[in-house]
Amino acid sequence: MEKRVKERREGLRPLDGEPTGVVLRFAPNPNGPMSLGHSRGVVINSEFARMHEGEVILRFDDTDTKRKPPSIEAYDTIAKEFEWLTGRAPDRIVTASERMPLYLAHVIEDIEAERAYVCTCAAGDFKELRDAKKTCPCRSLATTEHVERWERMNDPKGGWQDGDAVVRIRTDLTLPNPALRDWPALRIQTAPHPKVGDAYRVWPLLDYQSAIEDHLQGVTHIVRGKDLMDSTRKQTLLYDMRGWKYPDTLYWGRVKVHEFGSFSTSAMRTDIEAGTYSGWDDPRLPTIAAFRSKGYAPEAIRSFWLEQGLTQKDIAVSMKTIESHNVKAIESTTPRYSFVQDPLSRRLGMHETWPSNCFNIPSHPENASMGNRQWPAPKDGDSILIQATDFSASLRLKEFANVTVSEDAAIVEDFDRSDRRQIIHWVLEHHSRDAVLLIVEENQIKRHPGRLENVDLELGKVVQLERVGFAIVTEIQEDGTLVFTYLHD
RNA sequence: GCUGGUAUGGUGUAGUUCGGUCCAUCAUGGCGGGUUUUCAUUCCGUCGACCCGGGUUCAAAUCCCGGUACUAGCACCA
Repeated sequence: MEKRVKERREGLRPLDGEPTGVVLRFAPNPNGPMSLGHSRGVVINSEFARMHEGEVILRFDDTDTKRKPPSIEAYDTIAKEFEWLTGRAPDRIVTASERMPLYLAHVIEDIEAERAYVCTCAAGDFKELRDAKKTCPCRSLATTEHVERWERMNDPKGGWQDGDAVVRIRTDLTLPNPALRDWPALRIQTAPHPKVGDAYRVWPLLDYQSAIEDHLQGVTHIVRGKDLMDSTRKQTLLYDMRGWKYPDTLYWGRVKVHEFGSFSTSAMRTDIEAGTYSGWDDPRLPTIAAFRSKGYAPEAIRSFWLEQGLTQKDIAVSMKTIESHNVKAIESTTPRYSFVQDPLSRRLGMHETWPSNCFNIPSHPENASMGNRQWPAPKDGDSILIQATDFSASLRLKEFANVTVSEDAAIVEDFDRSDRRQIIHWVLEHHSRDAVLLIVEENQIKRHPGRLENVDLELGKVVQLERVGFAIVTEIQEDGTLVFTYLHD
């Protein structure tokens, strides 16, 4: 047996056996838009599909109408966010609530084949029995009785309410892992569903719905969080009884971003509704909507997740890491502009005129194809603006001249760089406009007013403000003032 | 308590399947420096790790045994 040459692998480790025609799925609960955490599932699953010439399904697991009620806008939002992230639409979109008849048909098969039964024990009682590896009284009832119970569960006039009965999958009760013993598969849920109303009374739980759907869709590989390991084990028990082959399964660990605390979709919804945050795209929130509106490139989010790979370690990463991916993605094509915060005005004194009637500054020093910013040539008597914190007697105005600065004037000494004095960014007062930079500091949004060199920028444009960092145009006010939101260094 | 999972520098990650090419990869970060453009970006240099203890072996990050730490499930959530 020859040993493979060790070399650094780029990207994800290929799936075992390097299969082609794989089918993967990303299965979010549509109870809100995508979070950064969700995007990992999107990126990893689509990347495997791409690597192995397969398909990726976007599946909405919307079978909880009570604790995690689906949000009707989220279906569309998530589909669009999926496309934004990967650059292409999912190969298939499946919505669990629209496929209920299929699941319910499988339940009756499972009950008749004695793979499942209807249990009316109180949850606490059942747990005690289960922990003692004892069967509950319902389990030994005749199959015909279970079929009747099943019909009664589904009958609004049957007298059973939420919590009164549950369908369980029959397993070996001596299984060492208590979590797997006679696991619950469906429950009564009378809260209406935003898509199908009260068309169904009994809804499958994730483990059952997902198990059946993965089989129906021909899913070959499941990539999910390791918190779902027991889900795999439960579902495998059902697959074995049905003679199905369970997909190959891979796991990732939990990811925490230092800068964001723990956010749940429902907690974010509460805060947005309370006005703590302006919306799902509030720059302080770890949602894809926020990353997108802050100016992150989808390829940055992709390369970030690909770099994390598929380890089962629970990790805590810094936003700096995500930011560095974004810098790589946008740096070479982002134009630079001069933005002077807290400006001081000085009269320009020039003994010698600028040798041209216009003043060109490259839009990007390393990318000449981006062209130049054209300013009018600075003239004797013009007012220039410099940042208050830069004020010093001897300065160099970037791209322009060495100056001696006093309380009211800036006198040009010479144009060529001739010494090591500090270089500062500046603007011509008559060739600049008001602008405000919004920066999130300590979870508060702070305003930094200043003057931006004259340039037309449309909403959503990402720029690099010299000596400040990257920012995106988030608002253009009536009076022409540009509002930027700070992105990162 | 029961059942799993994971452990490589400050943070991530490659290498662990098949022990040697690993005095351990790449990135991020920190530090220092360069750039006719400089608190941003960019470039260069540098710092820094195999959880612990035994064992097997000529040779262990990699195999075995025993610890420890962290983490997940045991929901009529996904």
